[in-house]
Amino acid sequence: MSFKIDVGDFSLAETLECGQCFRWRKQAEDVYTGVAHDRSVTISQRGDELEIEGCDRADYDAWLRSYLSLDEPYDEYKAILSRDDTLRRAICFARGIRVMKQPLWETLCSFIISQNNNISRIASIVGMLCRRFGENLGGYYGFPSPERLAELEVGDLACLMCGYRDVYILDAARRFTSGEIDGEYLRAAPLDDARKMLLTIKGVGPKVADCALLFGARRYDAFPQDVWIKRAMSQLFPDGLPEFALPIAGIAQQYIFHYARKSGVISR
DNA sequence: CGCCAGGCTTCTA
DNA sequence: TAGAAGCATGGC
Repeated sequence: MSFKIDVGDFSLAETLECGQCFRWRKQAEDVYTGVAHDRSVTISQRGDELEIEGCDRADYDAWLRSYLSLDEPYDEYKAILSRDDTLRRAICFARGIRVMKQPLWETLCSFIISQNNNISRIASIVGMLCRRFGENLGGYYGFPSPERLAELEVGDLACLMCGYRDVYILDAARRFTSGEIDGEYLRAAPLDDARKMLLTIKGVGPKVADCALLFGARRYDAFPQDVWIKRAMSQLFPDGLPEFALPIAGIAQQYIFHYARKSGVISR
C-alpha cells in the first residue's frame, strides 16, 4: 500500500542527505528508506510528488509531515533569509532542504557519535547501535531508548567501534534517564540556559548541544558551528549573520553547511 | 605513512 | 583563559 502527497519547493534527497539525519538509506535515485516513529518508511520523489510506503495517511498527518517539516512556512523563511545576497545564493544552491524535526534523544545520541567523525561512519555506527540495542520491529530496528542504554556497561558498546565516544553515549543515556536532561526545558528555556543543561553531559560541547537543540528540539535560533560552518562564516560572513536572520539562524545554518561542503566556493 | 572527518576533554603556560 | 595535544576508528 502506498499513497501520494503533493509538495512544493521540497527535495527529499537534499533534505535526507545534508547531514542532519543518519538513518535513511538511498535505494535508488530519489528513493529513500528509513526508520521514523518505529516504522520503516520508503519515500520516492518524482517532481513535486512524494510516494510513501510503510505508513498511511493518518501517520503522515500525525507525524511524517511534521518530521519532514512539510508543515513549516519555508516560503516565508527563505524570503526572510534571501534579503541577504550571500544567504540567497546558499539557498538557491539547494532550495529543497528542510530542517527535519527528529526525536531529541536520537538526535543527541547521533550527534555525540558525530564528533570528529565523518558522515558515512556516523551512519554506520548509528545503524549498528540500533541493530544491537534497538527493538526488533520486524526486520528493522528502532532507536534504542536511553533507558535501554543506561543499563549497559562501557564494554557492551565495544561492538559499535565508536572509539572514545562510548563513555559519552552512556553518560548521556544515564542523565537522560534520570531526568537531569529535560526535553520540555530544552524546548522552552532561553537558548543559553538550554545549552548549559546539555553541556553538563560528558562529551557534549557547544556544537553537539546546538545540533540537539536545532534538529531535536526545534530550536531554530540554535546555530551549530562545525568546521565547515566556521570556514564559511569567516569567508562569507566575517561580521556574523545579518540580524534579521538570527531567529531562524538554524535554518540558515543548514543551507550554509550544505553550500560550504558541496559548492566548492568555500576553501579549507 | 600521513591527513581528515558535522569536537570535546585535558593539560599547559 | 587561551591554545595545543590527545583521543578511536576508518577512508583515502
